[in-house]
Amino acid sequence: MGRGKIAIRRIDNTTTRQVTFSKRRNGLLKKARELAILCDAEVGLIVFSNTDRLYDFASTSMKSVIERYSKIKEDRQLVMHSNSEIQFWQREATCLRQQLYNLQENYRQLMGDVNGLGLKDLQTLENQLKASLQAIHKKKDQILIDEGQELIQKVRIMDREYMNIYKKINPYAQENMELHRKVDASARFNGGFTTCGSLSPTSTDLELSPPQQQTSGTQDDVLKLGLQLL
Amino acid sequence: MGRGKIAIRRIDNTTTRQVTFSKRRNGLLKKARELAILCDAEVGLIVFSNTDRLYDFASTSMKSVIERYSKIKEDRQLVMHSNSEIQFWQREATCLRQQLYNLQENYRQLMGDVNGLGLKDLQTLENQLKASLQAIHKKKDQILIDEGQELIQKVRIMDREYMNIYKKINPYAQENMELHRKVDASARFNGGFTTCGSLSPTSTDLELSPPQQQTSGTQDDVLKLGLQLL
DNA sequence: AACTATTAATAAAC
DNA sequence: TGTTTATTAATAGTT
Repeated sequence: MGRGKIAIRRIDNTTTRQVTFSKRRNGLLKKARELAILCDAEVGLIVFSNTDRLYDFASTSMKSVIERYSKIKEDRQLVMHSNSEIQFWQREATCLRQQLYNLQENYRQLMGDVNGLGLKDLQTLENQLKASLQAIHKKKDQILIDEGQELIQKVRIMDREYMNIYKKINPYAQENMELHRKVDASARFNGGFTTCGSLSPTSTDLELSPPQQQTSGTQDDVLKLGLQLL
Repeated sequence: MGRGKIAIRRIDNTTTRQVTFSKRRNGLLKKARELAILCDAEVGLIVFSNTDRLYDFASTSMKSVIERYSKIKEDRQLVMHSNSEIQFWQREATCLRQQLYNLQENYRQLMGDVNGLGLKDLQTLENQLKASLQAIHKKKDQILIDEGQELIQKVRIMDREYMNIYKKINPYAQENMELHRKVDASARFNGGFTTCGSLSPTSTDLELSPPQQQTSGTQDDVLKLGLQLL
């Protein structure tokens, strides 16, 4: 479409090339616009000249076109994000960094780095630390008490088992007890001169000493036990 | 360029519009390619049809075209960022959030929230807190000592000023001293029976008592002073 | 999708 | 760059 046909290859003559660029560029932009209007299409056209100059057309907005394009291509390679999105993350990072810094400041003070603090701050800090120590002591006591209670439970269970074993391997003890009871009953029937406790089986006539009923200890005892475990 | 001229406005007939879209779209893509080749230009063309179908052409790569475009436009409004860039910031935020969480955990423990801690952890924490308290006490003492020293300095300065004032408003004291010296000298010359200290001016004959040389107090005194100031 | 009359684009020259 | 003009290319409407 000109005075002569030209081959589609790079035009060597610089002037000719620039003239052609100018003409065809305008034609391309015009046709892009026409296509968008005639056919209700979204069109984006970007052209960089030889000399780095930018010419562009977008039927809606280039941002919109590029984002729509990116969305379709995102599964592959090119994902573009808007300015606002990256700004959001940058702000998020800055905010977090600030929080971290502030917390580190307080943390260092609690860890004993008290440089630059005045008397009032030191006093506040001291009160806080003392309160924390109290909380720790309370918690420690609680743990020791709980552990003690658990131990007591275990001892009770073992005690019961011990009693069972004792009964199984010491039928004589049972018999002994029965006999004692009978003797006691007849004695009471015949006059009843006995002393309290004399009828219970003693450990002297048994290989296994009979288990004694365990009672829960005081908290002090439990604490002593726990501290030994520590 | 057809059997008749058409106005550049949306084509109402759907079929006609789609046919025209197909023809003109091909023409546009062809012309975009030709421009890129003939004039050595970087061209990117994106077209979305009415029916959301994508057609595109890029002389180099669409990524390259868009990035070049974004770079030029970044001072204005549209800045596009690559996937990797936003990922970097997201990772940064995640990392900071994690650090913050960990620090908060430790911080809460130092502040006395000891739930879920075992005896060993509690003991470690207690030792730490005690160390911090020691650091606080040391720092407090240091501040009080420093403040005390400063006070002593001030007192010394005031003392000197006081002495100056004393000298100015009590020329009699000077004269008195001179006279005493002369008397002393003649007495010594005449036999020399004097007692030490009897020649110094006494406060009884002066409205202002003569200032005494201040000496720095002990640290205990300083501490007491500081504690009162607290 | 192919045809073709017609318009539009543009190469070369100014 | 802008105009002009001869010529080619694109395409609207038709088949």
